[in-house]
Amino acid sequence: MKNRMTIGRLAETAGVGVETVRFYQRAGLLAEPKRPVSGYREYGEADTRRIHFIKRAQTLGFSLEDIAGLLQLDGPHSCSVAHDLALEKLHIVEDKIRSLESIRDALWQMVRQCELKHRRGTCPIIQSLAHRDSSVSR
Amino acid sequence: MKNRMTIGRLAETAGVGVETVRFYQRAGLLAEPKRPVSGYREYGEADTRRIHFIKRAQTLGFSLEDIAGLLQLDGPHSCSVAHDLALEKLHIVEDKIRSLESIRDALWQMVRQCELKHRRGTCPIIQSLAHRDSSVSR
DNA sequence: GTAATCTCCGTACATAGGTACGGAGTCAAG
DNA sequence: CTTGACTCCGTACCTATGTACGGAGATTAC
Repeated sequence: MKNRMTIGRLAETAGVGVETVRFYQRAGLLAEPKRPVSGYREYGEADTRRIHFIKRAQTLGFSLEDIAGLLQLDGPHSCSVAHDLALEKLHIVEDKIRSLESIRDALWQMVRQCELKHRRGTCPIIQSLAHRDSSVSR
Repeated sequence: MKNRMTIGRLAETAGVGVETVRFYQRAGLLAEPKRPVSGYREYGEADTRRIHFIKRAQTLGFSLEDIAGLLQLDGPHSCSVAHDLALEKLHIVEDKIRSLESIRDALWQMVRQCELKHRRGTCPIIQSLAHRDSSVSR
């Protein structure tokens, strides 16, 4: 039993769209599959697993380009390359968290000021965005 | 002395590109300016200030659409509208921080495992991405 | 007057990751 | 055989926020 699938079955099994499968092939993430006389692509379980790999890596913030690199790793230096990439992503994520925390703090201060002062007829949020030397600046 | 500026001077003063100014006008964020016989747009200091408002709001995560709404606020209900929008952005940012923290944790665990185990010839990062029931799953 | 720079406008392009479409061919079930 | 579903492929489209281009007109400085 060969378990060969056409593209629709693969897409359904892997939880993506047909167009996504074609897109991944064009992008080099999936190999050009074997094709019978019909011209229909023929996939196996390894392709399902490969798409799952892609999707898992995406949830961790790896771009498709990153993922293409990870998928190519196979050799004695694989782990150090993957390690370095993951470390780089880790730093990017940490930077992004810090940036968002700064934004969160500024927004929080704006919201609080609005709640304290909104009786005065001037909006502290609009004021702080309108002027450079606002009390919100840190 | 009128202090009128053509588009290049406005762009330079406001710290954006000429194309950006034209884009903001098309997007409705800047008003159609007065034009002499030359057909050249004529700007004043208020336009500089308006662009600064836009840029400040952008750094806080407001989209151009959000900002267009903020720029229109002028009236007794302005502050509550701005407050609600800022509160909404605050929640979005907090959600995003939590999501990134989860990603950070997963990446950190991967990196650590790689550093502990990379002598064995199999890469824990690749392994964890390749299989559903990995030790990295939380 | 000349040359360089600026401006205009409509259109196209970039990014990353998809998604949709239309015409034609293939497959499977009744 | 017919019909409906699936597939193919090349092209176009979406999102949000810009950026670039090319031909033509206007301005500025020497």
